[in-house]
Amino acid sequence: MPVTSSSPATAGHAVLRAAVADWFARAARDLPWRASDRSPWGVLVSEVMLQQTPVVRVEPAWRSWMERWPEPADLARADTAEVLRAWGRLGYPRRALRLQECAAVVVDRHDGVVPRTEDELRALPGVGEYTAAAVLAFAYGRRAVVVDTNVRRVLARTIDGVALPAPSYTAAERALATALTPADDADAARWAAASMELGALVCTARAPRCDACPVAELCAWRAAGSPPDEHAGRRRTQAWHGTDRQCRGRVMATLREADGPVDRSALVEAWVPGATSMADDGGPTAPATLAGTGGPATPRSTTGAAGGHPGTRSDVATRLAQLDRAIAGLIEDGLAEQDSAGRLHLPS
DNA sequence: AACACGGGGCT
DNA sequence: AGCCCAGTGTT
Repeated sequence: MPVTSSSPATAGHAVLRAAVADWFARAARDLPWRASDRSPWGVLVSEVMLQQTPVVRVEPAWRSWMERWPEPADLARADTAEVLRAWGRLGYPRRALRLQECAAVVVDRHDGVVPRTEDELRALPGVGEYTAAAVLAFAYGRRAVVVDTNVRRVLARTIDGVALPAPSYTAAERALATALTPADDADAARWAAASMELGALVCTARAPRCDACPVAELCAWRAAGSPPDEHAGRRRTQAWHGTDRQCRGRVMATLREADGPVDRSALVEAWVPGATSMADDGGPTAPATLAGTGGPATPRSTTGAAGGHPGTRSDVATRLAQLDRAIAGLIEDGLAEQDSAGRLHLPS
């Protein structure tokens, strides 16, 4: 049956939920934010860290983070530079900034207690539709429609019969997930964890383990002969090497590793190795922009890979322009600050 | 609806 | 070299 509305759950849906729940009771991973001694704040921290970062990389970071800052008040009063250093290479460092802001809001407006309503959760920095639902379900055991990339894939396959969901989350998917969510609080919370876990461990994107799947017999995608992804050509793979994003990450890494403010020359060396010596040579390869600290004249772009030929003036100039965009962007985002001498440092 | 946003590991 | 990951905020 196609998914076009918020149709009520069918008997097939009940069988699906029961089979997945039974599988989850045996196969669930023993993750620290699922332990009986977890706190609602610990759950919130885990969910923010897990936004686009895999479990295996989050787990050690979460453990040390929670040991260092166990309560919202601890994180709220921490030095932001130390927060960003502790975030390390989890990626998307703006999440670390928002998490600290979130801690401050929880302290100031909720007496240090993670709120229990969707509206209050959604009002917290860095908490969107998914994270609010996940905290309600996993921290408070309440009914919530928890839909992450794993759940989207599980529903796309088992019910819609397609290899992968559309590139962006649709209203039809939300309606289906809502119809599928059990009415009871505890059942709904269990279904949320179980459906996510199935997508993470069995119904994986690349090489699904259908032979180990508890719902293989009722999977619409399998029944249809496991057809290929219909959106295959539409998906964009984002470039990384030589992009503005890589440059931004490199600058952040340099700032994290430094004890204090960093000279522009150190950032240039980190992004354009050898450019400093080229400038010292005073030769024709020395770009005039090397000493510039002005803001970018061009919009920030993720697709602007460095062009030109290796070692040419245009290649160096391109990368120096990228560096300027990265620095300006980091300052704008509050991830870096400039001192009176123009040196860059993490915010305090 | 479409972008911008990190980084690592696996195929 | 491509693909994927417990998404959010902005335009």
